[in-house]
Amino acid sequence: MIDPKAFRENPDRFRQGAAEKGAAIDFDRLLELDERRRSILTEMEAKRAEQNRLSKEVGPKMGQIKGKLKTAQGAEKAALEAELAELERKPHALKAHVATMEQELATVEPAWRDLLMTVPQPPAGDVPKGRGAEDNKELRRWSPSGFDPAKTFESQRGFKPKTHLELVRDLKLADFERGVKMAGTRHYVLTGMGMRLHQAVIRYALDFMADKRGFTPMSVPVIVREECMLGTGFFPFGREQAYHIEESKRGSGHDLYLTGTGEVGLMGLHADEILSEGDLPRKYCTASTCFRREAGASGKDTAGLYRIHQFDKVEQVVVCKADDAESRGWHKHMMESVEMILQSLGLPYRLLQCCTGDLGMKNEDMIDIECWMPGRGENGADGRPLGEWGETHSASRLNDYQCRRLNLRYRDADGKIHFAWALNNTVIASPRVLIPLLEMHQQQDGSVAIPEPLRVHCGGATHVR
RNA sequence: GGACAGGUGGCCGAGUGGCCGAAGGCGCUGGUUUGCUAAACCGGUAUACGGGUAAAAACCCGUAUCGCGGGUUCGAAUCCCGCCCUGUCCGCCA
Repeated sequence: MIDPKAFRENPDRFRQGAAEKGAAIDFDRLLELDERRRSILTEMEAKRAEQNRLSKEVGPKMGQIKGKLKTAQGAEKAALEAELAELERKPHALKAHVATMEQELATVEPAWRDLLMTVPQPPAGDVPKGRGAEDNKELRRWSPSGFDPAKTFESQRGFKPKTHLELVRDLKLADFERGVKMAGTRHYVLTGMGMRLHQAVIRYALDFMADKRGFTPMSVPVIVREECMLGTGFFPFGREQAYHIEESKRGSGHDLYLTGTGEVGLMGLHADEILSEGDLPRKYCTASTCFRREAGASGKDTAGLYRIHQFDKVEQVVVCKADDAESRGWHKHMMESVEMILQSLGLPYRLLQCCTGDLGMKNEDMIDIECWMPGRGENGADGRPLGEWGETHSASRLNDYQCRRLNLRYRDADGKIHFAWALNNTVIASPRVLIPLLEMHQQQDGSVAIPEPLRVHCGGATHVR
């Protein structure tokens, strides 16, 4: 959520931000609702004040009269009743007036809030302008020595690479047929070494963050209330992406939602809290199962382990002070962790600065990390894929957008309260990362070499055969 | 799932219709006293929104908030209704 005061003072900043993100928001209506809401509030509060004052002034007297009325008779009773009616006249009128204002507010306030919730976080000033993914800018790339994605796999390794689909089939790492039998399209079963590799990358990444990067590992709920989804900014726009558990239809409890990322649980931790500045930054990581309906993606990446409904991910978040330089510093730090992990796994990758049109609602800055996947992309003359970059990570800076929605604040050294700033970044997502892992490390004999850091989690095996 | 008991500030806890944004205590914090520390004493100590108000700070005024929502009332932490949540015991259970 954006700051309503900042919006009031400088609506153009948000108009421009929304335009750059390609979001159509009715800002005129928002301004109008804001104005209307404030005038109702002002008037209503004035009436309430008078009501409170009157109540204090004449209230006790009315109480007395009512007491006397119980025993009064005849003329005395009539006089008391008249006096009471006179005393009640003003409060009654006020009450009716306040009730009217309350009714008006009850229609204006939710409309105002709903619309406000849809205004996107404006992109940071240095984010390149663009319409969509095609306008993202490559920042840099890395490859292990002896491999260059610009050249063919075959020219460097001496054989044509299999796709991950072929590798998991030949090495019996996944069983798509049975996954689909049990749960439908985009479901899978990891089998044998497939499961071990999957667990290995997750465990390696979580340990790395905890041991080498000072992030506190957490286990957080993946089944959460709607407030968590709204607070983290995945709702209202992402409703169709989340699995919905309609507990309310069973007569009790709230509805619940399956989270699409551990970010929801990690950021929800401190919702509605006021941390002290000394508690910041909070650096958390989690390994969690992620659930995505992938609505609107039908026909895209239908085969294999790329786009699936359920996967596991190690996610990192930082909650820090409201400071641009600090936010940028953590952004770099988090991406550095990812680069260290990818390099240790020998996976070529590149960093893409996302343009304004590709940022999404809640980010002011986002960098995607893509790994080279030799089995993806267009087919060459031999009918085999030429290889392609595939997104495996994404690193976002959210300014105060998320913490404002979550009501996550901190008290600074002067006792002033601020909304904290948040960042999040994939550490590793599997099985998607197994695609580059298997495809890059495949050997001519059909086996796959296991990168050294994963071997300890694979029973010491050096190869998948 | 069944039966009870509860939900009040950072924490504990009092409060059965107006004097209650809320006693008392703890914690935190400023000060006084004091070789140092401890103790004692005095003071301060919620948040949001709106307004004064103009760029900000400070301050002032108002309103709201005692789990959430609604109701009764001139007036609700307090009475009524619905919901949510927590605890305990029983049942079930990885």
